[in-house]
Amino acid sequence: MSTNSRFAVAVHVLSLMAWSGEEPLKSEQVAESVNTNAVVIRRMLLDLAQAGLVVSQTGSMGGSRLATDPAKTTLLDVYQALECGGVFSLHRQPPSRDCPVGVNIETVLGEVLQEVDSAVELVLKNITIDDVVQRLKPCGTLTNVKNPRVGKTPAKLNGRVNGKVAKVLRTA
Amino acid sequence: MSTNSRFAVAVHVLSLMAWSGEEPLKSEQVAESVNTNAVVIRRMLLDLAQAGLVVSQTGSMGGSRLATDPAKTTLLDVYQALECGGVFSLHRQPPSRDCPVGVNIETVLGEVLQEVDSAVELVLKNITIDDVVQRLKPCGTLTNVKNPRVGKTPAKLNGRVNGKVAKVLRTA
DNA sequence: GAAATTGTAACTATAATGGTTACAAAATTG
DNA sequence: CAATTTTGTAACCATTATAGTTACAATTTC
Repeated sequence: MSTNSRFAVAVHVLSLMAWSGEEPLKSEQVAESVNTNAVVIRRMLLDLAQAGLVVSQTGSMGGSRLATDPAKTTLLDVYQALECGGVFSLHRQPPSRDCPVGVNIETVLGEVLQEVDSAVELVLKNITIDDVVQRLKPCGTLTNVKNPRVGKTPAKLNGRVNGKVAKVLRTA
Repeated sequence: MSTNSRFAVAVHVLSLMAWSGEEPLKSEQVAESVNTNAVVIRRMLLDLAQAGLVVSQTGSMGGSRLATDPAKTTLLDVYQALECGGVFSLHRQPPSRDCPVGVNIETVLGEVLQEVDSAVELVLKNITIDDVVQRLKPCGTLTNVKNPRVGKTPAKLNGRVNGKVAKVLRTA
């Protein structure tokens, strides 16, 4: 259906961060794993930060890491962070009001689409980022592979990150 | 999420035909109810015809009507006729194989997306076109409204339509 | 102050869908 | 058979969402 790989990329990004734990990842490193441009990653991180799922820090030795426990962060949280607004859409242009079908089809379809969305959300609600990471490990040559970071080892975030929650979390 | 109103339009079209019963509707009439161009409708009717949901007939007095019992045609049939290929997509470009997350994320995500798709299909499977039409009727000023057709009364299909199933159904 | 990194704007590229015009093929009508 | 109507279909442009790219100011570390 959709060209939409945003959900897949978001889960990928959060899985990377769950994997690397407290160590912040640079957008460039993440982009390399996802195989895209760093700005695309940063844009997505803004959505995830706005939803309170990640925290970022500017400056050298900066980067982003999870803001929540990956075992308590569900794929529904991720889905909602992206504000996709539902699986299907209604008509672009409103149907004819001179037709008994056209005048009411949007109401009925709205109810159906709501049912579909609820079903999707129920599935996503029961899968956590940690589940994804766990399911990642048994696949292939993974048990004896080193840390996923591509470049050098970044320093740990200093205490100020947590001290500046209002600024860094951009929870607005 | 998607700009995709194709599903909504397809349900609309089939509901119109269920409403008008055996009488074939012209693409122009349908387009007027949906508030779009007749060619858009014809393109969609090709998909629906290919899935065996409608039959069409060229020529003056031609048009399209349902090929199946609306009480046995589910929204899953409609969804599958459109070949949307799933609610979400995986990555456009394959992720890095040098990263332990990247190398396996598509496998795990594929399983998740399959779960989501199954949930969507389960919902759609339990709603028929006839259900939609029934839920249409109690809405607003509908009980005392005439036939939804916009133009003049078309003649009934003659026997040849059913006789030429192979040609008209385009079941290829 | 120099270097690194995010945040962000501005632009182009890609892909799915929708809209429009045009016309050949098929069916009906007289 | 000839005129008319309607579908089937191609060709093209428009619209929208997303992805990709370049550039640079603001922030942070050293």
